[in-house]
Amino acid sequence: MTVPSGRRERKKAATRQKIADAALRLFLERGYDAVGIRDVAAEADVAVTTLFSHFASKEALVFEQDQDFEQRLTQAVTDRAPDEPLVPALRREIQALVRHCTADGAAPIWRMIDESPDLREYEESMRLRHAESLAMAIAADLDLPPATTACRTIARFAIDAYSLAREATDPEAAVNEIFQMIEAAWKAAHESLLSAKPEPTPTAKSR
Amino acid sequence: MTVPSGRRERKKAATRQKIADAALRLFLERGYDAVGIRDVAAEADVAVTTLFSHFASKEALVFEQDQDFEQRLTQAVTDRAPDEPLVPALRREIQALVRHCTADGAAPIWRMIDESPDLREYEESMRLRHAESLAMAIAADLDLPPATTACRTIARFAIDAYSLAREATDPEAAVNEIFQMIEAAWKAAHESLLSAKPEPTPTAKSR
DNA sequence: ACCGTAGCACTAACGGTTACGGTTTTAAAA
DNA sequence: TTTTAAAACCGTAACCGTTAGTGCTACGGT
Repeated sequence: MTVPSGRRERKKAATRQKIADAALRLFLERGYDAVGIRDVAAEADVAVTTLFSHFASKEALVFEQDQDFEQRLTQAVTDRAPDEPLVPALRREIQALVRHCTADGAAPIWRMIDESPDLREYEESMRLRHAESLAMAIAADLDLPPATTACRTIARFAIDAYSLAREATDPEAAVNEIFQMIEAAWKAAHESLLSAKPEPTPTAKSR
Repeated sequence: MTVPSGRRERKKAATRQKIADAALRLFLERGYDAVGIRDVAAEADVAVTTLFSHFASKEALVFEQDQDFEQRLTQAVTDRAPDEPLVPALRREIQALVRHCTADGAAPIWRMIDESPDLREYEESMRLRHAESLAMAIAADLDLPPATTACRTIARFAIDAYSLAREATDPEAAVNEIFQMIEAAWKAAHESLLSAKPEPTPTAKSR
């Protein structure tokens, strides 16, 4: 048990990286659809089964880099300044994430994604999973039951903001516009929450 | 050219229906994953290629029934009473759609869908397409350019309401709660639209 | 020095999907 | 009516992502 220190971990990580690199290189060179899993495996000099032991699917090869999307979102909620309200913190993070993926350096990858229906679909369903995590983080932050409708709704809306902004001609302005709407929605939700829950939760820790 | 009258259309529709029926029967009997395309084709007594000329994918076999989801949404916008505001009309339709799929009769199908990740993913990406159509319908109704951010946002939010409500313990209440939020968001969007577009569109037809 | 296991390889297969080439049915033109 | 062209359908074989099964090897703990 304990922690399998050293060489093994490094070798594994190296293999994984080798595969990801080979995949990205081939995808950008010949196009996502024109490259088969067997091609990637050959280029990385590993067996197909090895490839799938590191990545759950072909699409996952492409989104290997932004694994931390989910973590950044939840952290934006949990690690924010004690006096900062929820929605602006979310807005800042979404803004940063949008900027990050519309930056010039990442352009070819995102063009590739936009061109492949498979990849677009995969991304959307990935973001939906992220929304679930975000909803739980929000609920926890507010001492509400994890499946509270308002929390899940706001989380979905935030993800929508990301998706829509990425496609907008002026992504930055789009984030701002959509978040004005989210802000209003969140305010309206508070009224519902207060009227539905007149007595404050006894276990609530003030924040 | 002209209209291919009669028999051909009927036979084609019959074949399609025969396939859909066979598929649904087998899926409910043995479970979605346990039934292969080749099984469905055999049961419907057609070739596999014929099956795929009627349905784009295995998942599409399951969602054959609610093809009209998209049409009902856009019609809820375009066919509403001249004095009825947009969001309440949407709310009514979403409410009806949610009720429809949480009705007792349709329970086994939706249970099957909920149990298969494949089907859930397919449905979500289908709804996303619906959101695009809805956004265009809304934009057209308001004499705005088809890609207006606020319209696309409201359309996504409406789809979110549907998805979230379906999973909620009290779907009907969830729709109402979420639509209060959407109502507020829509109001906020109006302010942005007015400030960004001080001069009324010359070609606008009053409605 | 030895054992347990994590990482990897190889082959073969499975299941959804498509390409291909051919036959029958239907609608309409000649 | 006969002819023609398209549409629907068929059967086979293949493609491609993905997984199961089996074993080998190198590493880490003892």
